[in-house]
This record gives sequence, C-alpha cells and structure tokens, in this order.
Amino acid sequence: MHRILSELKIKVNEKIYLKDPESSDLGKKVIENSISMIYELGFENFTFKKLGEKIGSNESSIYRYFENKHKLLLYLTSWYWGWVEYKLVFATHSISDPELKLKVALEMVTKTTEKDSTFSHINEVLLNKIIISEYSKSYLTKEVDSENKEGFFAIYKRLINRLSEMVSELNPDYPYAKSLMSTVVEGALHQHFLKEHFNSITDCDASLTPTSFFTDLVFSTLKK
Amino acid sequence: MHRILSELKIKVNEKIYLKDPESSDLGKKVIENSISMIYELGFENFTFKKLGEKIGSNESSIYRYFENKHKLLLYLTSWYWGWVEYKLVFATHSISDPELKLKVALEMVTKTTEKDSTFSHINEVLLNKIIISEYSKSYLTKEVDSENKEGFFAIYKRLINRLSEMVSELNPDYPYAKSLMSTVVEGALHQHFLKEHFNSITDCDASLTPTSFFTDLVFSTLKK
DNA sequence: CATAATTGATAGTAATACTATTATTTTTGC
DNA sequence: GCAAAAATAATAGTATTACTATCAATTATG
Repeated sequence: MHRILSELKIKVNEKIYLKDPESSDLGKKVIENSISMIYELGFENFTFKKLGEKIGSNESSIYRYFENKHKLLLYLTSWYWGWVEYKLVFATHSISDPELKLKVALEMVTKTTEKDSTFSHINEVLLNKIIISEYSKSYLTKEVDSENKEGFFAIYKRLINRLSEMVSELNPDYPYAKSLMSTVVEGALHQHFLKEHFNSITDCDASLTPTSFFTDLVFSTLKK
Repeated sequence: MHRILSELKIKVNEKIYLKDPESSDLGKKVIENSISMIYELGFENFTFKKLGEKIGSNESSIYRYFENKHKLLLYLTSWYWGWVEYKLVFATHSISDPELKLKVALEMVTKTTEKDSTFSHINEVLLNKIIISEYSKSYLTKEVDSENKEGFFAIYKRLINRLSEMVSELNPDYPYAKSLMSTVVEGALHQHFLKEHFNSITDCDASLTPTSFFTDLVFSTLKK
C-alpha cells in the first residue's frame, strides 16, 4: 500500500489554494515545513513570516500559494481526510462481511498514525498530531457556512457518510448512523488529545486504546 | 431553581482573572457584553478594543480585569461548566435510582440551554452557543499543560468525573466510564454544531435530539 | 473631606497579516 | 543558446492587533 499511496495524488478542492503546492518544489517545501512548524509552535503561533524564514524563502512567495494560514490549514486537513478515506476504502473494499468491514473501518479512523510513508514530503505522523489538536479550528469559525458551500469540508463529510453506510448495512434499523460515526471520528481525536493532556478524564492509555473503546461502543449499540 | 442560581456565585479559579469581574459594575458589563460580542463576531474577530467601544469604556480598563481574551474565554467557559455542574448536582442529588439519575444527568449535559435565567448579567442561552463553537479553542493551545496545572480546567474535569461515577454506579464492570462521559459531553457540543452547520453528517434535528441519541448510546452500551 | 482606588484618555511598541511594486532568477519554447 | 514568460525574492508600506505605560479624572471609603 505504501507504494500506491506515495504515487497517488490526493485531490484537494482547488479553491483552497491560489497555486497548487504540489506543482513546484517551493510549494512542497511550504507543505512539508508548515506541518513541522504547526506541530512545533501550534497553529496560533505559526506565521507565514516564520515559515518563510525556515525554508529560506520570502513571505510574499508563500502568499502566492495560500491566501492565509487558515486556507493552508484547510489544505492540510483536507489532504489528511482524503488520505484516511483512501486507506479506508482500500482496506475495506474487499471485505464482504459487514461486521468485519465496520470493525476494520473503525480501526482506520480511531488509530493514531504510527508510520510515516517516507515517500512523499508529507509526514503523516506529524500531520495526524496536528489534526488532533487543530482540526476543529478549521470549521469553528464564522465563515464555516460559506466555506462549506464552497465544498471545503466535502472530503470529511464523505468519509463520515461512507462510515454511516457501513453502519446501516450492518443494522438498517439503527436511526443514528450518521451521528454515531461523526461522534466516533471526532471523539477519537478527542480521546487522543485527552490521553496526552487531560488523562484524568479518559480511560485510554497505552494499553486501553480509543480504538478498543469505540469498537466496544459501536458494536454494543448496534447489537443491542 | 432560578432564584437559587441567580444568587449563587459560581467560583472561577482566581488565577484566570486579574480582578474579579463580579466585583464591579464595569466587570459585569465586560462579562455580559463579551458574551453577546463573541456570539456575534466569533472569538477570532472579537477584540478588547471593540468590547471597550461597545460598553463605552476604555480598552485599558478591560485589561485590568483580564490579561487577554484567551483568559476571558477561560473565565466564560469555567463559569459555564460550573453552572452546568451546579444544575446537575441539584437535579440529581435526590435521585437514588442509578439509572434514572444517569438519565437525568445526561439530559442536563446534552440539551441546549433554552431559557435565560434573566436574573444575572449572564445570558446562558448565548453562553451555551458560545461553548458549542468556542469551547475547544480554550484548551487546544500550546499552553494547555501549564494552564491545566494551574487548575484552569478543574471544573470541567470534575463534571466529567461526576458523570463517570454515575456510570460506574450503574455498571461497575464497564471499563470506559470516563471515556464514555468525556465523549458524551464533547460529542453533544459537536452534534449541536453539526445540526447547525453540517447537517448531512448528523441525524439530529428538531425532532431527533442529541439527548435522545446519547441516551440511547449510553444505555445500550451499559446494558449489553 | 482627604485619601485611596478605580477608570479614562492618550500615546506608544512590536508583531501580525497582509498588499504592492520592482528586481532577480529560473524555466520554457523555439 | 537565447528571448520571453513565469516564478521567486527583496523591499516597502498599511491597517490592525495585542498589548504596556503614564498620567489625569472620577468615584468610593474611612
């Protein structure tokens, strides 16, 4: 799967960027280094000026790729969910048993990323950590409705819908398939965050994972 | 309950503010108007300068109450969770049946606030809406660990722990009481957000509420 | 009523988040 | 190999943000 993923270009909504960062070396450097920099500084302290200094390039050059850092975050998060979606589809398409299929799918969306593909300029391990602590900032804004209309969250929503379909396949009578899956995906990010920062309000740790918690939760609910 | 709540002072960690906003008219105006202003503009577009103009006061005077707008958000969110905790304890303390107790508790933390108490300067309906779209920004920062050590999130964590104890009372063998309750509280905010902005990935709407979804989820999991 | 505490007014700084212009370098097409 | 086009870099500049500092005016209190 590594080879295939490294050669696959994940399609991000074109309105998110001014110039495709995949189309040049500078663009790739912007993506690569913004990931490590947002990871190190946090999104609030990250600026295009600092990024420019880090990659030995000019601030104004970065602005030719992205209007602002919010759009860059939208790019990174879209890419991430596109990548997760690809892995999910790849891992589940040949599974015919609905229960096993959902089980594998849940694992894909609740696990932390452990290995970097090392093929592309994108470090998926760091990107996953960014998603845990920054993803919600991409939609918790006053512009969410207009950006949603533009399709900036389409990949994420499609992923949730794919998962809901698997739930409905297993249990067509369950009335909360979408809510359950949006809760699981968001909740998994949250449990990973709690594990790191507020461990007194989670049971998850090295041995008890978010994956086991959510797998138990989903199947006990669907089988009741 | 209205009367009692209006006379009750919810205790917020003293290190969050420089001067207690409850101790003066100006302080109360700051709280009252910051709620409506953050609701209208969103937290990112909200500034102390704008707030000063709105309340006919000087920017520098507001800085005597809060170091910055992040601390003000911490104040508002602490107050909110303190208020929810109070309502929760009040509503459940006399219930001896663990199942009913948990049921009532879940309702308290998953419902939207519909009525403003009208006694205090705090509009709980608007504050609830702010919590839905801004709460996670209060902890998704690089300073979360040091602020957590200072106790800035203590009320929220105590609330989750109270809920987990109710879960364990009902089902002592369930190994994910804390994760379940942190998922429910965070997830309820998320479902309310989805209902408003991404309704294609939730089943919740006017008739099917987050409360019914999470009540079903929790009880089917605990009774399996 | 004097003193202290609070608030207001004004000014100032460094950083952020850009835009605009022009110069330089790199790419490409012939 | 060279001219034109495209991309990038350098520089400068603006408005806003997020404050801090100082001092004056007002209000509270003993």
